[in-house]
Amino acid sequence: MDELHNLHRPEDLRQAFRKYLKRHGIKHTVARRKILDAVLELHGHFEAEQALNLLHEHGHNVGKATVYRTLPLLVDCGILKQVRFEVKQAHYEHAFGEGPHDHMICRRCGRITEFASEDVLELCARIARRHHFHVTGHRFQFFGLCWECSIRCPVAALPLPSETEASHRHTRE
Amino acid sequence: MDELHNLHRPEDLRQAFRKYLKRHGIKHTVARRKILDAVLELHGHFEAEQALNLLHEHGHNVGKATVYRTLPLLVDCGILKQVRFEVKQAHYEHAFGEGPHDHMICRRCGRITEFASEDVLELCARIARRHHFHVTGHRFQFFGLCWECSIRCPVAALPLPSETEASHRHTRE
DNA sequence: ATGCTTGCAAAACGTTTGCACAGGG
DNA sequence: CCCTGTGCAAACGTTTTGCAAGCAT
Repeated sequence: MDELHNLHRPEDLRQAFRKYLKRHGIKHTVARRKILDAVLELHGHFEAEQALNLLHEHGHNVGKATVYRTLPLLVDCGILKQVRFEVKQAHYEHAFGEGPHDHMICRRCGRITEFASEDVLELCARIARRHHFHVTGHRFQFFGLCWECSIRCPVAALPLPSETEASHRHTRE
Repeated sequence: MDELHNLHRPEDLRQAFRKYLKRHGIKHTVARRKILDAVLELHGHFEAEQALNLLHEHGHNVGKATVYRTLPLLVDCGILKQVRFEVKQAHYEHAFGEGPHDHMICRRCGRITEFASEDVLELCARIARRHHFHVTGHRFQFFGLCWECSIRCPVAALPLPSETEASHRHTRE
């Protein structure tokens, strides 16, 4: 894990990746470089396939498997962070720049809002100390209604859109 | 969402499920009853297929699809809680009995430890208030080394087993 | 009697792997 | 030059869906 908290220029990240690869005896190939570049062009939360699509749009012939094999390297290197929401597929976000944060997910509109997590880190440390656990990372998310949705739908009981039609009962997620 | 915090006798849960189904105009069928019973026999964290296997062991001919269609109902009803760890498949646990808790996951041995989350709930509420977000649920997990593993491996840098052999580079996670 | 619910099988989904070839150290 | 990395396609395991038949209301 590199410390990239204050580096966020593409050149710095590319160099960090190169150093990481060399340090681990992994080869620095065109495909890996292209995948890093694609990933740097994506913002917010993105999935593996979005990186792949971007590569194809740019005319780069990179295989899906290579993307899936490279993303874990970028995570391990500290350039990306893996984030999992209520879906099964993995999402990624940049691990540099903006400080540590966590996520609020609106069950109604799906919007994901970030919030800074100093307090979370502190709480995390306190609980971990109590259990003799050595923390290296955490995930804190909460679910509910964002402000806009709670205005449109003032009932506290969270009636999901699918709730209003009986036929959608099984497609809820 | 029903309030089942203090009910944990099988009969109470069965009745709660029946009421939930009726209230939502969903039919109370044998398959659904059997799935509830199977789920009540499972403890800790379990996956959909474990419920299915248990049903088959008991000689009940229930389809895999029906299990997958019923688990969300049990979650919505408040009997089950869906938990996702670093794997892609969904895990479930009982939502009744033991109070609200969160999870610590050891990256080395995979052990999952629970801890009570009063402080987490409070923090959750505080952050949510600041963002005008209406919380209905949360997920708080941290990752790292459990006590036993941190003794076996005193280096703080968390050398994963896969880290020690270069050939495992890509099969990590 | 109506139409929700079922079991089955097959599809869908994101992800992983086996393989022969390409290319970096 | 060797051995790692690649693209392709096929496999993977979990979850979803289409369908005809079954069953609760």
